Amino acid sequence: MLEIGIIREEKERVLAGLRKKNVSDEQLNLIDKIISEDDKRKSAQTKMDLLLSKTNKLSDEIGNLFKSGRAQEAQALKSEVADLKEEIRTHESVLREAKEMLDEMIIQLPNLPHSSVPFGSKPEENEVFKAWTSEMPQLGPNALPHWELAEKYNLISFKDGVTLTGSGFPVYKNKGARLQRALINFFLDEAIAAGYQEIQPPLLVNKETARATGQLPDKEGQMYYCEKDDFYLIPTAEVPLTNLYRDTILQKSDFPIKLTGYTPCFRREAGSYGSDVKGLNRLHQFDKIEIVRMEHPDHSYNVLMEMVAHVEGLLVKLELPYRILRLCGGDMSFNSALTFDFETWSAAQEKWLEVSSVSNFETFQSNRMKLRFKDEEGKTRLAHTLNGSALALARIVATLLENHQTADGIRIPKALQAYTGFDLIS
RNA sequence: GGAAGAGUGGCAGAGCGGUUGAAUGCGGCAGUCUUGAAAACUGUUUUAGUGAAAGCUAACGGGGGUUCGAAUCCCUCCUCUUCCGCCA
Repeated sequence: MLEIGIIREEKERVLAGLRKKNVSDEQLNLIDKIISEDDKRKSAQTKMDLLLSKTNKLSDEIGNLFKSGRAQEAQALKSEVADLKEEIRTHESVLREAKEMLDEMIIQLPNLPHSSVPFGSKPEENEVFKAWTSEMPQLGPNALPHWELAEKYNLISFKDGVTLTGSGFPVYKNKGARLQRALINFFLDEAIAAGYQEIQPPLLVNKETARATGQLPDKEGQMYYCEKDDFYLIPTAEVPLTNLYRDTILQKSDFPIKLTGYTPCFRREAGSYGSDVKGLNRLHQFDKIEIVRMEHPDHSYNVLMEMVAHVEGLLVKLELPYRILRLCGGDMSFNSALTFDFETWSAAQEKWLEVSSVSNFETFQSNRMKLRFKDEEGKTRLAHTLNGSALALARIVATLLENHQTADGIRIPKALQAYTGFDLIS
């Protein structure tokens, strides 16, 4: 969430940023409401502190009076304290209400976009940061979409998934399963080679964790929820990995913090039925390797580009046609200040599929999470958090199958062969 | 799931109704001494709100209560340890 200090002190910049993100007028109007609510909070706090201070002093006196045996005087003071407490209670409730209101309002505001974010409201207005300039793979006349390839080579059963669970839960089999496992290991090894620390987190998290990375309250309906235990199934490893540093104060020497983890990701995808759900395009459960960074604000944008380069390297090694987009204000996620999306070409569907999203959240998550560090002058400041998929499996599998299909079968890219143990699916 | 015990600062560990935001030790930081280092000694060392600052306020697992006053008493929830049960 946005920092209240910035909302107060740089109101115009905040408004400009929010406009770039195409927020509603209603949300823009929140800014003034927030500032006046915060004034209310401050004045209630000040008044209450003053009264508490008085009460504390009186209590000391009462103690002393009792000790010196002057019980009558003590009794008189007691009634005075009783009055004060009455007053304190009213300020207390004002304060609590103001805090709740503030929280509720601030949480509705998305992050401010970085200055390099293009204006725009639709996906078409995203900037092609790096286009694919090489040849597109030329598929033969009998080229198939990945769901047919999956069936033809007995790699994935969508039907069995429906039997076991429902749509969007595919069952991987044989070389399909082996390919999944190979990709997971490949991506993890690449991340480790790049200096990331491997983490195996829980797949279920509590409310507090889901809130800290911003999944709650705004994405509540997108997560699977275990009511009996009040746990959420993670929609991405970002949630547990980032939360590892919730409520901590880092030393400057702790940077850089580089985490990676493989997890299945669970998404209800409520409201997205109908389009783009064929095959592996959109699933309720898919595998993903995530990279997460906690960084000094001075370096976070360099780190973002470093992460972009890492993800790009993976796609190159998988020999897949890809492009990189810089998302426009309206297409960016709620939390992000700058996002690069990676898309690979689905040769048979003839469209680009998003396989990675790499973002800098600046202090948006760390503010909610209270992730701070001690700067050069010993001052406590919020750290920057970043994350990216490196990489999301299902769509990678889809484009891998489609792009590398030949008359003889599906060719496995060289970099992956050591992991699969075979070089052709036939 | 049942029983008992425990949760205090970076760590260890006192305090169990009043000047204790918290003894003491370790660690960290700064300094004295030293050619340098170690040792020793001195000082310093939580976070948050508010304020220009001094200061004031809050926090001893979370929440609530008793009291003029709570780290200390009561209730409740959570977590950990040990024992029992169940189980990959």
